[in-house]
Amino acid sequence: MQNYIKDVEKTLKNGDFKLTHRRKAVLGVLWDNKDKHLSAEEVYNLVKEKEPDVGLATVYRTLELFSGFGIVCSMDFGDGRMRYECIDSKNEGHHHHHIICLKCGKILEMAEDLLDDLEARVSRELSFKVLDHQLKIFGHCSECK
Amino acid sequence: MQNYIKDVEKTLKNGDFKLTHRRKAVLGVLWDNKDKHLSAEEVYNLVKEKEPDVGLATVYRTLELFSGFGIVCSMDFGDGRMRYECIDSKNEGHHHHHIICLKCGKILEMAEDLLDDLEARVSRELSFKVLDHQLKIFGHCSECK
DNA sequence: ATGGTTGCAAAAGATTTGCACCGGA
DNA sequence: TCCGGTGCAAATCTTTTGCAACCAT
Repeated sequence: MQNYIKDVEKTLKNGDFKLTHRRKAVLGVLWDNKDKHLSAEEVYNLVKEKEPDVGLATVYRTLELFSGFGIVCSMDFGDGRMRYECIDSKNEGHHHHHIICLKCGKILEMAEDLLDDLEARVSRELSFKVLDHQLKIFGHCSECK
Repeated sequence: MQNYIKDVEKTLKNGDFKLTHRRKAVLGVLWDNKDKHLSAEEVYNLVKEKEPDVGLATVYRTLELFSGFGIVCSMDFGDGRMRYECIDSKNEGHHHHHIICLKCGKILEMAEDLLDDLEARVSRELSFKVLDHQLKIFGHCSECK
């Protein structure tokens, strides 16, 4: 965690941005909830526990800033709000395959990268430079089906 | 096209809904733009060319109605608005794999279903009932890279 | 006349922006 | 002092909803 913060600080400094208290608080919340997929408002509420007078706009601006530096990634599960998760060295570059239960809304993950063949085909046949991908699988989880 | 309209009419009638002029106009626009991925507002503007006094709310309500009956499918490319495409017998049940150029916004399609193995694994290992999936591949197209 | 359908306007909800103020180098 | 960072409120943008009018059966 401490090293991670240092890394983020360095990354931001390269772009002439600072890791302020507010931003550090946002980062801390994301770090503590790496396994979740927090919405901006959820991040906001958690940050407010430590910094009661933070503004929602700051959270949005911070998330956008972090996004631009690849510190967090944002994802969309189709429920009308974005979700955010921080990226550390362990999951960097990994694509998440989200498995979404349509009944209870639970989200499972399959982090393995099984789409290499498909990506290779797209590259080759369409001469398309693949940068990223997202896979979502919808259905009913073991408890709901 | 005529047969298609009849089919849709029948489908709706089963649910005690009518295929009104307005709804037929929406369907016509979607049919004429099967290859595109129109947003609600784009559909609205196209419908207005034929039916100038249609309301945007009607377009939304129609798209939602059609969605519920599997007449259209909606998709989200992460640009803050939904896209709609009608489903006919030719592409019914097929999952679209969208390949999105991050520079020019062009959207290519790969309709083949290459994720069966992956779905089977999800089913087996997580005992998850797979109903649908979405795959999006981001990158740069042949013209932009 | 009955009940689904519609247009309009207002509401809702997530996110962004304008702006004045603040606070650390 | 200076300039990025911040909170607040207002604006934005897509989508939804309330409601009275409408239209076909």
